[in-house]
Amino acid sequence: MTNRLEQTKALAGEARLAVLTWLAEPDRHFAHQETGKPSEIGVCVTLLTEKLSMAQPTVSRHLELLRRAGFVSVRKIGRWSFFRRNEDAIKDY
Amino acid sequence: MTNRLEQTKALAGEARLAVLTWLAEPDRHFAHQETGKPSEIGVCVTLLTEKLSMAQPTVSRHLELLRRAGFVSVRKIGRWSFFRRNEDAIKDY
DNA sequence: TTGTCAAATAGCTAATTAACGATGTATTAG
DNA sequence: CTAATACATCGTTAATTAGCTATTTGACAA
Repeated sequence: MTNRLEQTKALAGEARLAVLTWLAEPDRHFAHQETGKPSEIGVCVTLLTEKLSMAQPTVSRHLELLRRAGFVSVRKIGRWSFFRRNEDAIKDY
Repeated sequence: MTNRLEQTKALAGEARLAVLTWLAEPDRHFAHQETGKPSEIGVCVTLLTEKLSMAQPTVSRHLELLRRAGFVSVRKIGRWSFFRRNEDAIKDY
């Protein structure tokens, strides 16, 4: 599968689209993150799971697809994984 | 389903992507159409079916998805249906 | 009318994708 | 060391999508 097609498929889902939308204004949507400011370190999986009202493994899978498509990147701090948009990849797409 | 999501899903398939790509240069890819010049009247389902190497109903279904997404338009002449890109919708997307 | 061709629709099966719960791994807290 | 937390992976099931054949519809042509 071509990379562009993989990216398009990643965008062809309501949940993943919502995640990307929320991550565009992370402080607005995840103001209550305790470990750090969302716009600085990203948003952890637990908060995304709550907001999506889905099981945690399901969310983890969606995030993996977005990551493989290049639209988000992960930074691991301690036991948390913080996700943020990769603006370059999104813009390029 | 939001319209943007429907459009994205329409683009998330190899066959439909190929159709849109071919229809960007219809004369180049369908030079042998007898009824009329592809760039002027569009490309008929039969030629798209051949090029995709798929069954005709399958192609018809793909074209319907592209049409519902707004990416192509149809003009019916006699018993033929000629498909062409809707550049406005594609550009807007 | 009858036949034929182009395309669309219907109905079915196979493949892909999305969801879940259970479990595994790594890290921190006590 | 043990327990708890955060997340990922695995295995299964449900839902969606993609493909096919058979059939129907619509438009000419004889």
